[in-house]
Amino acid sequence: MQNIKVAVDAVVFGYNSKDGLQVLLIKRKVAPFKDSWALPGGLVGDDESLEDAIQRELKEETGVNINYLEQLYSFGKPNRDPRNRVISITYYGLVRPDEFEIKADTDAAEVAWFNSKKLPQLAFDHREILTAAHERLKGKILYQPIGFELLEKKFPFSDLEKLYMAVLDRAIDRRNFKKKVLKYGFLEQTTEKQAHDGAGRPGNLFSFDVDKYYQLQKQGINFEI
Amino acid sequence: MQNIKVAVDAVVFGYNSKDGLQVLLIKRKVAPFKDSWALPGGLVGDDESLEDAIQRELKEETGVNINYLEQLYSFGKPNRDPRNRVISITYYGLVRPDEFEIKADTDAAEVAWFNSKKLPQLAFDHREILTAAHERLKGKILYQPIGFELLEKKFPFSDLEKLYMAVLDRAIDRRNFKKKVLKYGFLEQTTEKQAHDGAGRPGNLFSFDVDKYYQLQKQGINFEI
DNA sequence: TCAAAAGTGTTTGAACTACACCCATGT
DNA sequence: ACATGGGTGTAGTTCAAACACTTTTGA
Repeated sequence: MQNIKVAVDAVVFGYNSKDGLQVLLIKRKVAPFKDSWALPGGLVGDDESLEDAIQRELKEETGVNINYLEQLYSFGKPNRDPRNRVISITYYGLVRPDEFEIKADTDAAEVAWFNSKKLPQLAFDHREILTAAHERLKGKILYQPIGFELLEKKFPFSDLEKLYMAVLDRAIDRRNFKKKVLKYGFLEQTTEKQAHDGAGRPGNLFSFDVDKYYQLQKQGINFEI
Repeated sequence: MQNIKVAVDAVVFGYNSKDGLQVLLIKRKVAPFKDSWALPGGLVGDDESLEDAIQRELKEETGVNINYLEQLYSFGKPNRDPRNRVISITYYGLVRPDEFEIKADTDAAEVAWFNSKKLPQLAFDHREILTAAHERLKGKILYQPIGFELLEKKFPFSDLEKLYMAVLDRAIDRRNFKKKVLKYGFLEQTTEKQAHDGAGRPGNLFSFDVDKYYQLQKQGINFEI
């Protein structure tokens, strides 16, 4: 009789122009790795789909409800959990941190956003999972417009640039980037201007038109940065 | 107490220029889906890694030993197996069909290669898995030189073209394709010529130089068709 | 008036596409 | 000699990369 448990864990990315790319972590309040930071997640219910399970765990442990969620990879080394055999099916998700309050709940002592470049020690093999998620995000953002899941509905163009620079961790030429993105035609320039956050000229706000994107996609355009 | 079983299944692709792109299937000799064709696979042992499990199952069920193997996706809908809850972690692999004999063994009544465009009805959600594997292969072959895992050590250039056409299911310009591939510099033209299989001018044989590929990759080249 | 961030256009080279004729071999 | 498949080059166009100055605002 097989004796393996099935868990789901998620790497939830958030972004804002002030704090850059962030990851949502919980502090464990039980052994093993008590008081370590870890990815939110938990065991899958017997009659629950994997997606339902991770959404439930995220809600329970962090208060987050996620719009973009994608399966990442399944980790199954026999000893990745010191107690017993657990395979973890991992997901990564994208959220706008300002849309809700995070709050610890049943299984977590604490919840917090960490800058993706200043992460603490993590429990289990969660660092490896996080690295894989970041790599996947880097790759995917180049050919699917998932970056918009991380931005407000209306955003100054510079936010999009900064997001791409934060995710890809490299400089991007402002003019070429803008040309490239705008040529796809799914960004709408609103009449509004950015509310200032200090000095500098306020930028025009843009919005991502999902319907237009699907429509253009049907006509055969291919988003690639 | 959680009651979920963990299985692994694999989509094994083979290729030769005569039969095109093929997939390895087994005929089930037990219910459910008795006598249906299915992907090779089975339950993971308690102390076995996922990769070990799928390699073992492939060996047991088909006699195949695989060089290129990559995790694909995990399927976990509650009712995908009519008996009880089974989640399947799926892999896809690439082999050269001529390198070994396939033979049915313990759990399989029969093993056979099927042309990827002429597949039979499949058990469970295996058709969905196969489609996902083919899509992944299509995508991956465009930016990683995994196609060579499907060819003999020495091959005429036309085999590579035909392979790409079979995988991508579209026509490719012969001259442009050759230019593109050769510019990377990891293909070596041998002094040998193709043994004829009927009429036509025999082509030069090429070989893929893995070491050179890694070396070039370190220097920063990026394979992309 | 100065500092900070947004806005914008051109030039140059590289890469991709389209395309057709000759060559070596077997029958 | 003919049928089959292998081998090859060029011209035109499109796309990517490099690059710097002006404008608007707050302090």
